Amino acid sequence: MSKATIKDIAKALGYSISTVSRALRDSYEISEETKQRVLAYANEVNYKPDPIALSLKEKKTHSICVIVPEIANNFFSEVIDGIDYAAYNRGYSVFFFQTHEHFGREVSALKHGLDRRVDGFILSLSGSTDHYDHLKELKRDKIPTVFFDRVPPMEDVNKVVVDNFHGSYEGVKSLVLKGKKNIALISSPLILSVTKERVQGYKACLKDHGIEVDERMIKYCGFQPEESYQAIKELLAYKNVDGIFINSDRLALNSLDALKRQQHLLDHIPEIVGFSNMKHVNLLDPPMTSIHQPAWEIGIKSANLLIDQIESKLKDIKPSQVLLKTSIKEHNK
Amino acid sequence: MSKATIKDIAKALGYSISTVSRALRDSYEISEETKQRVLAYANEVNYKPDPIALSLKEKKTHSICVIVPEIANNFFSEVIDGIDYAAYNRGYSVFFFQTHEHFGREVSALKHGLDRRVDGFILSLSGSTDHYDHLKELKRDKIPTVFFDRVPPMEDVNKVVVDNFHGSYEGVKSLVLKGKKNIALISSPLILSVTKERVQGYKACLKDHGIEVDERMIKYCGFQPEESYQAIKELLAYKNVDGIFINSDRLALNSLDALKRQQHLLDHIPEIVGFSNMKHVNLLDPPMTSIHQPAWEIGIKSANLLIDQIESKLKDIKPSQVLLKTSIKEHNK
DNA sequence: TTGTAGGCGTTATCAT
DNA sequence: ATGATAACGCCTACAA
Repeated sequence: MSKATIKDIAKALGYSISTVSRALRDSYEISEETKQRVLAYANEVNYKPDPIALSLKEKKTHSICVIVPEIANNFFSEVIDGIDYAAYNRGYSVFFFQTHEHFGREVSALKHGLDRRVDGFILSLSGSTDHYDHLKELKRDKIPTVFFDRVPPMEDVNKVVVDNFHGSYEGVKSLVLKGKKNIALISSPLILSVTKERVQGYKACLKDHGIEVDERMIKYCGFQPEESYQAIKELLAYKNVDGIFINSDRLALNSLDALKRQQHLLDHIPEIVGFSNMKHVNLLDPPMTSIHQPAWEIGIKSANLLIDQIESKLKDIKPSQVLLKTSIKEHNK
Repeated sequence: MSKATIKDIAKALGYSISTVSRALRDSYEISEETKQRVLAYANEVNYKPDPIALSLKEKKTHSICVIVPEIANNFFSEVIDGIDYAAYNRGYSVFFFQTHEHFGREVSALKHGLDRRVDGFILSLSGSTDHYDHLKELKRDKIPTVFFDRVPPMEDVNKVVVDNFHGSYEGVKSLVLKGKKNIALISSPLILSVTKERVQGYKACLKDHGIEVDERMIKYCGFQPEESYQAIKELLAYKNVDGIFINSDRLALNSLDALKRQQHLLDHIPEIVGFSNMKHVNLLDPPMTSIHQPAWEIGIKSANLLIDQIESKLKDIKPSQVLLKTSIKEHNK
């Protein structure tokens, strides 16, 4: 299966290696007859150029490397689905690595990709990435890279993100419009790029609607379930919370779960809005209105942007910033 | 960054290429002193052997190819997480492809992997794979392969699966023990290997508890949401269903959703048990007891099994069948 | 102990 | 129109 080489064909047909190579690439210097014979035979033995040999020569592997915090997550797996789709269509294969939110793994994933000589990277930063030397190196060495979702605070890099401010604003607004006054925020750690914008969206919306921002109603927490539990606990003890906004996909179900485990303490459950890319949010109890991100499109855009860069002759094509919109899905209870 | 070659080192140090190569591999023929110098310098310029060049020589790419129906799915993404973990630990990178349940894409993914010269495959069959010539070719050509979950009806191939019969049996049993008499089954298509065993588990459990199996209470349906809707609709029209067993991860939420949309027709909602790898099943409404598969372990086992094969000198190591257990998680409502 | 040369599969340059 | 050869980066007989 697909083991024939140019040399084999040459020998079988009595041509030289170079003639066969040229015939295969449909070179103008080769006679029609020869081309026919070579092509026919190549087809017969199911010849496929060896990508390894090609890579060695061209210094291109036609593969890209995707680095994400976690693959077992609706948002990221949908993004990867999109990347896969676009990359496949353009003849690229995709390697991927997970950081599991560890900075160290992010660096080593990058190293691995580099060692593998991938043509470029698509990445979303880990939850513990607080300095960016490794990324600056990428930039310095002009290695095509696209960031999505959690992007670094760097200028002149390719980014594909959603309008986090607006998404949060809309989410909080839906709570306000339902008459909620004591709206808490469960937030992802401030270290993530998306966090700041989302927190601002929350604050701006409250202010615009004449509700004072109370910093004690804002809980930053990590992705361990206990952290959400603790945050909810503190909130409930602090005030008569009637609305909760959860600004992270990774935190939504954890928080919902935490709330459910403590709901016996409450006379009524607060209204909840959260970022989520779960397919069937409507099946949740307590019910949650969701802010949905166009994950698949993010993947598509990222991959296309990256491959454009890779294939661009101009070495210094200027970086693009792509901004997509979130959408809101009200629960129907 | 990692661009130095052996040749560069040789030139810089005034050695020949082969001396450097040997020094790097710590060959016994090289003097300590030379080794030191070479190693030190290699380190300094951050030398890394080019995997492409290595591959060309060794005919090994140290990469494996994972082919799954869908990545944006809890079960599969968890499996991939496991594969990634194990592969990474053993120095392999992983490519992956999705079939989206299309036979054609399965074949082309395989071709792509082969073209890429991956060292082996891990795959779970698409929902439309009904003949196996492409897999037999793999076997004939002795290309290391491990199947998981949806495996082909072939002897002497590596498989990693769960005890589907037992999982179903336990699931149905939990319904029976709750006093349910009219227990329907929403099943994945019969074409999948897992389906038969799971249907048998359902039937066996009913029989063992003196409940007659009614074929009209069994609905086979595909993964489009409408199909679940239709199935539920027919079931409700047919009989006073008081229990539903859903034998597929991919069908569980769809069916739950379908039920929810039709529950206004019912005086009480049937008790539900379903295969699911969702992290927070307890948040679902209607509530669902879940049969959980050890997805991460499946990934780990599959990857290790595959890499064992790849690295085995014996060309004809005999295939293994790994059987893992499911677990049941009762909802607490 | 170190160097030379050939080969892995391909393309490209330079003959013929 | 076709062939011989070098080169990509590495390893490894075989020489020295």
